[in-house]
Amino acid sequence: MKAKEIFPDPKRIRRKLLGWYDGHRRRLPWRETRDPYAIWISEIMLQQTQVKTVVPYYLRFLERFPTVETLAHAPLGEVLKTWENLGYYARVRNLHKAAGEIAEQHGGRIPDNREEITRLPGIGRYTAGAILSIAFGRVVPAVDGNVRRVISRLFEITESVDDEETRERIEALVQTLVPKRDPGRFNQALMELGAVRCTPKSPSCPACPLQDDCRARAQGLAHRLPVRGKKKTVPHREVVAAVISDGKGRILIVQRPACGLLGSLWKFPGGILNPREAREEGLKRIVRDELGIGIGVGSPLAAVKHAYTHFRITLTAFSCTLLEGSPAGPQWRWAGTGESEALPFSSADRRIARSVAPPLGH
DNA sequence: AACTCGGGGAG
DNA sequence: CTCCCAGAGTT
Repeated sequence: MKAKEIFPDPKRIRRKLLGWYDGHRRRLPWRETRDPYAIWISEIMLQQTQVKTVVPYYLRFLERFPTVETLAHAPLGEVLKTWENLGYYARVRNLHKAAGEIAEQHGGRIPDNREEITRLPGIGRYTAGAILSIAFGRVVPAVDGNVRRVISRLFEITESVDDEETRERIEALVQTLVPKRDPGRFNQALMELGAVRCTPKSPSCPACPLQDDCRARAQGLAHRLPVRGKKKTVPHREVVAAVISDGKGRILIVQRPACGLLGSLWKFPGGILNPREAREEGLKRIVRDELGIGIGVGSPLAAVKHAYTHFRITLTAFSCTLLEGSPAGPQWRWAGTGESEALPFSSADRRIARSVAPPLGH
């Protein structure tokens, strides 16, 4: 156990960081409220997602679901639609489930202590710390990727920040820095510094309020920290989709299973080809397995490339005809253009849909 | 400890 | 292209 790890003086760090934050912080909608519900929504959306991306989703979501009760009682499909294209859809399924638990078990109020708030689905160590400090003034750290980067540079931590041991050390360091007065402001200031000054590739050290306290800067190592673990190479998958028309301007769509990749979103029939499998034959096989129907596969309509977190796909859509049987199995429907616009699709599937039937006004 | 889970911004 | 983003849940 190290006796004292503090090299830069905590008071000095707090004073400089908070002074900078008050003068330079971005005006963000969730910084204009003290409503724990609104802060909760923002923190879930901000998981692995940049501020600029979140802002319009946040505003739309709070307009549509302004309270725990409105969210708890809304159909999941509507909540999913407001989340469309934001990604990591387990977040919104957990959000909806947690809203139900808060309404039922906590009288509609977000819990203000770590034990209860961490039990809610979707709230882990970081998000609990963020909500507790920002909405309730609890003196706890909120360590996200920005904070890990700032701290690893400030203290010149050369062990991988992907190691659990390093993460615990960083959280312990932040714990010693969080002030009793307005801890949420301090946590946000640390994240803000990482977002706009202490950036991953080319940090703006000359404009950093902590430049004189930063060990990595003193060693000329700022741009080389933090050290990250090795990344795996991502495989590529060939995906095929069937655009089956009913001859009346409607197209067959199906809903994905509630769990797993893009859970509960809608898609076109189809899926992943086996290695070296011909696309047309593979599509017939997959659609028969999926819906129990026989189809004829015509010409390719569109092909889109898309990157997920740990694999890439090439998605090719074919014009198809229903030859035999009627769909059975998962949730499915014949959908007109307006109807599919109102249902949640993934980014890649939406591109296919728009190439088949461009929305009005475009 | 290693995987799974999206989409987009920035360089 | 690559890397990373106000991470959490599962195995």
